Amino acid sequence: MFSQTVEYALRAIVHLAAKSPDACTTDQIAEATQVPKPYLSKVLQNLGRNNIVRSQRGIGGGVSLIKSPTELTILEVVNAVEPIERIEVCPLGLKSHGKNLCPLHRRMDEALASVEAAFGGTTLAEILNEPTGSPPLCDPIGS
Amino acid sequence: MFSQTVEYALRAIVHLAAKSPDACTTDQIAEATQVPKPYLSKVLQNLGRNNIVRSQRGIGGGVSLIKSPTELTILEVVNAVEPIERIEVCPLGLKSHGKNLCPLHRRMDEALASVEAAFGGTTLAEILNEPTGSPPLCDPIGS
DNA sequence: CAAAAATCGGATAACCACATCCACTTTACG
DNA sequence: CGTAAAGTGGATGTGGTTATCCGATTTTTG
Repeated sequence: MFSQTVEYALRAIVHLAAKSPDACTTDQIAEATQVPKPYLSKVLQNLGRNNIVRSQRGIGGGVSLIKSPTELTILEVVNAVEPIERIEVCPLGLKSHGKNLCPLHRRMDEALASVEAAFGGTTLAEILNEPTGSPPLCDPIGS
Repeated sequence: MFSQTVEYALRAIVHLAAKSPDACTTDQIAEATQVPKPYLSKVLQNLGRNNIVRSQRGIGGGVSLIKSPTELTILEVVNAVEPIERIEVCPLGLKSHGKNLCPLHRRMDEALASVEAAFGGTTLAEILNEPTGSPPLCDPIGS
């Protein structure tokens, strides 16, 4: 349902949020999130192009969040790497209905809307601060 | 978000439900739903193996629903062709937490749960009977 | 039985997501 | 200024999804 790329992007962002506002190297993130390093670098590049993270070359460089974790939602991250496309017009392309979706596609769009709502209503800060037995990423941060 | 195969399967099932309990040929369904005929036949075979539809060879044959539209949910159809996999254990595979998901994956699982709920709570009969300006499939059935 | 109507199953191809590798560029620090 | 640290971009490989084609099989009808 959610692509591997989305999963990877979210893991990386959660790690970055935990370290925010400091920068992390790709190697650090890859190890903490258990994401293949070469592929992670592509995902991070993508997040950079979409203004979710900023990157700095050279010694002491790395990747860091642009927004504060309190202002960054999961939805923004997901939409950066793989936009949730709501169903606006009937996929069968009949011009007869305009934006009046048939019952099937209206239900499908409602399902998409519920995902959007769930992701849009959660900030990274909420994920980090949530009282739980399992720290984010199921991995003690900083271990 | 939803694969092409899921979209095709749902269109076909909606058409079959409208004709239920009669059978339809693959050709009829392909035309009504605007799904490529050869691929649709594969999708229907898959739905057959998962006991959503029954098929009959030979003249006068075709594909028909096994359950009544009042008892068949969208979720059953989706799960037949591409199961919604809830997140049961942490994808990072740390054994330390058991089923106690970290906040990130709990949010992701909640999103999946909302999709499951939306699909599980809708029967094909509800889709057919819903008062709307746009008939199912955005296409006058039987045209 | 023969012909036509239909699905079934296997082989094949195009394309995209996932993943890797390497040469290049930028940057800090001694 | 030279070296090591770090991200960038391009080329490449691999597997799964989407899609097509065709021969084989089943079934009804004449």
